[in-house]
Amino acid sequence: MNVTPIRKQNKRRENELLILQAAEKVFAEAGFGGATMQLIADVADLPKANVHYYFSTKEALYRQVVSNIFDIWLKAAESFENASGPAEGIGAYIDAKMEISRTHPAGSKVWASEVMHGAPIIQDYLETALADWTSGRISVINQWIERGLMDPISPRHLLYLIWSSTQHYADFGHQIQTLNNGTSLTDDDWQVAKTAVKQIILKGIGVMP
Amino acid sequence: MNVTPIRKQNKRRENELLILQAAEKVFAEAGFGGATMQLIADVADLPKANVHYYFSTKEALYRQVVSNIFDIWLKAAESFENASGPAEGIGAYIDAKMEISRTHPAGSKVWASEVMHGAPIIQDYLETALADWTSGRISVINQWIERGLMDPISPRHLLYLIWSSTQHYADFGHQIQTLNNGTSLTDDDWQVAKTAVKQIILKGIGVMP
DNA sequence: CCAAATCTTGACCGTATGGTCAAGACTATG
DNA sequence: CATAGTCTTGACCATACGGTCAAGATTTGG
Repeated sequence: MNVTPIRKQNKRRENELLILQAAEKVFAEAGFGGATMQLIADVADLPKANVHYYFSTKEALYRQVVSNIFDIWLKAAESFENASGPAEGIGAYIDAKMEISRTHPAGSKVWASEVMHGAPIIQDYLETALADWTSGRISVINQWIERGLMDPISPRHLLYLIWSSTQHYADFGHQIQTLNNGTSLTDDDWQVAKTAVKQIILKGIGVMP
Repeated sequence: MNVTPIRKQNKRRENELLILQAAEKVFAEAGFGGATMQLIADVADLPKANVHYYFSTKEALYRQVVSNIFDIWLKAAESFENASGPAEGIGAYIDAKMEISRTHPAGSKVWASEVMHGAPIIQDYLETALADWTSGRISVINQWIERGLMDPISPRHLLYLIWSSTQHYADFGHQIQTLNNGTSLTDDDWQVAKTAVKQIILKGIGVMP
């Protein structure tokens, strides 16, 4: 008599997704140490024991959350690819990262929290996937510099500045909102933010008049 | 027979300082939820009960730590004052903030963690001291823009970009170190970082050729 | 319709945590 | 050196946490 009968095969996937979404939210708000399995279960509207059925330990659940976030970021980083030059590539990358900060702030916070506390769980991600991606991008930027398409800026520190300035809008969203008279940023506010960040960085590296 | 007899009057101050330093370190590494009074006591090399003698609750201790950090930042922000123009004022401010990230990374992490989790403890700081300071600085920047000393950038978002890019070297120091072959930044590395950040931002707002 | 597999859940357990307390040690001062 | 004030500390407590478990409900496939 169920209106929307749930296939058993989908059940696992659906419940895992439900739990992961709740966990991301709770981990972002309370940090790993401050988050409780009970609260995650409450947010997911499931008994705690049921959460443990799908994710054996708190750490396993947390690791899955962080892993998902990292995948999203790697996908966004593709904007860097196939770019003809820095104005296009870096501009698109900033746009993509700003969009993630807007639509996925909880994930950004979880990542920031994890790294800030020494990346005890996902150190291997930093050393492999992130390190590889970074050195690849540094090569691309160095080629742009050699071709005279932008100023000779340290690519490494340029990347850090892009990461920090875009993720700031997610990680420090609460502070930004407080300084915005306690109200969320509007569409226009986000547009202004995006424009300001892009203008400063692009002009700062010499690809905008 | 004590070689360095401790005056009773100084005892309180010294022990409080000892505990505050230990607490800042532990809160930075583990977050508020992950930190334990026992670990703070161990780092301070005192019995846990003794820590509770000086700071009645974990939250009181935490609040004091965050308060101290905020004072340091406000002091650094004075570099903004008495500046004749944006090149000098913003340049000095970036220098000061980079120096804090280098010498006081734990404090920066505690602040970031607190804000990221919605500033449950120090919301009043955001609404009063920080909001006041920010609106004051926005006025100064707007005057610079009106006088044609820099490009017409949204002052608010310029401040966010300065905060994020400088604090990133403290908050994400572990990630930066991992991407630096696992070794700490050298004096030269810090010089390069400072130069890169300043060049991009100053040129980006039109105060550098 | 049956049996195997999967999912659900309340009750439970050991541990670790923030915080308390009272007895004692130390220090300043008259 | 006596006494009041301050500091130190091991032992202790209630609570909350991550995780377990076994009994039952539900679904799947033959």
